[in-house]
Amino acid sequence: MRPQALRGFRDYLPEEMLAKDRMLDAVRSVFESYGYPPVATPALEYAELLLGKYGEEGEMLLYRFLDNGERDVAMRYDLTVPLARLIASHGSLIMPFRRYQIAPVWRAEKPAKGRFREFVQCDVDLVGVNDASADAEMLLIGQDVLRALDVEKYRLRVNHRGILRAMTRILGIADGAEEGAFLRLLDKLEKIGEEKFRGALAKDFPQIDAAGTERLLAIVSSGGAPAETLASLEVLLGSDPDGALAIERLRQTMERVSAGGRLDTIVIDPSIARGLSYYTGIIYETFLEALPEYGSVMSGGRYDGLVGMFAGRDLPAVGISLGVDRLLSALLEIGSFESLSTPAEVLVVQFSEQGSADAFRLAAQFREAGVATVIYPEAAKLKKQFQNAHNLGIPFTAVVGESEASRGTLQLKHMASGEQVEVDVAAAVARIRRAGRGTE
RNA sequence: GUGGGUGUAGCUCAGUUGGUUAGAGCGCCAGGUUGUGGUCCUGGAGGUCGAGGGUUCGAGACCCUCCACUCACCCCA
Repeated sequence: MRPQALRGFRDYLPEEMLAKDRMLDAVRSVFESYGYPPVATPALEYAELLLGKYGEEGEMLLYRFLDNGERDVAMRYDLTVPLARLIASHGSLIMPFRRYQIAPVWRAEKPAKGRFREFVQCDVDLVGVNDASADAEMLLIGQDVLRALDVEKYRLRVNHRGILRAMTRILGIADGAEEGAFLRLLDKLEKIGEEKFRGALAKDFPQIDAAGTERLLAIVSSGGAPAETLASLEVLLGSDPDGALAIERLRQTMERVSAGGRLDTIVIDPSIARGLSYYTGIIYETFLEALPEYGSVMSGGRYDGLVGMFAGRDLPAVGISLGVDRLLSALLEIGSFESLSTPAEVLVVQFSEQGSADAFRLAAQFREAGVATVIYPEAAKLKKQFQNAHNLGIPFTAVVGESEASRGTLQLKHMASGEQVEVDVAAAVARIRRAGRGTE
């Protein structure tokens, strides 16, 4: 058999993994800056626990099998349902409960660009409060995460299930399958354009008359600054009680986002629907301006009913989830990510067999000073050792030859400039420190 | 999951109507240069032509099946 990774699964080589880890470090520190602690849950859950949470489509994508004890198990499909289970399993959690979780999830989808069968999600969730402040916190965290990752050009599209409910009610669309079909069509509006949308609408939803169609298009194209969009939605949907509540909630949310962050990346977009069936309130997704075809890189919403399905008491909750693997592959495609193939800052050359003790002593001193150091693993030709530093992109090389050893110094070479100086260890560390890795 | 496209060296790709020993550029390794990488010169290694089967005197090329990648649909992080 040829050695080959499973379809939709992938290896990460050093360059990509260093980049991914740097992203994850940044994400973690933003999450913790909001006071969220980490948790972990198992990769496998009882299948029954995950069934019925993701809609029919999602359910087919579960990796599900019998374990060696004949238990019906499934690999987690997201981190939200396991969170709901965790809350139900542990009674003593302090509410409001905050947590973040960064972990892989598995979906048996057909792989495509930016779409994998195994990918890491970074979830933050706030459980126990149903308030615009909690909703706003998710958007603020999302904005801060993207800023920490130097992602500037993106659009955070925000909607509310209440707006969708008001819309379908006003248009006379029945709950259930018909509503689902309508929301799917609506979600495609931007992609297929208004003309095709009108055609599909007339074909699949004959009960919507001409006036209704115009009204619908007015609703979904009321885009602009959030405050303006909400004002026009008020006119169009305010007569519906769910619509009015949703609009007021989004208004409060936007006030808080405006105060704590920025509104210019946010668009109120009544056409986004979100597939996962557990959402009940605000929903959002994030598109990169340069690569919208990658789909959403960060999404989530409010799911007030999900935790209650396990906990026996209703616990409102809201969360947001970043897909690092998708974001990383998009950023790599844009080329906005400088990649390294080593964490090393300096390569210590082994000058000779006899001098290897000097090299090991120097490497230990560098590491003691906090400098990431590789030592060339044999006393090969100097040319080869310098070449290796060059190929790996290690910024400095250090050599202790016989004459340097006798003087207690070393030759420190800055590879990019070719500049080489004879200095002691402390001065070498200072120079390396000053140069930095250049990518932080 | 459905439909289309593409699979030739580590990478990007040539390879004529089926015809001898499958090529290039880049990269890699070695030497030119026994205390120093990047430029230059010389040499070298590296291919079950995605896999299996079929047609043929002869297949990288044609046919079938499978696998992978990719685009669209679908869905989503």
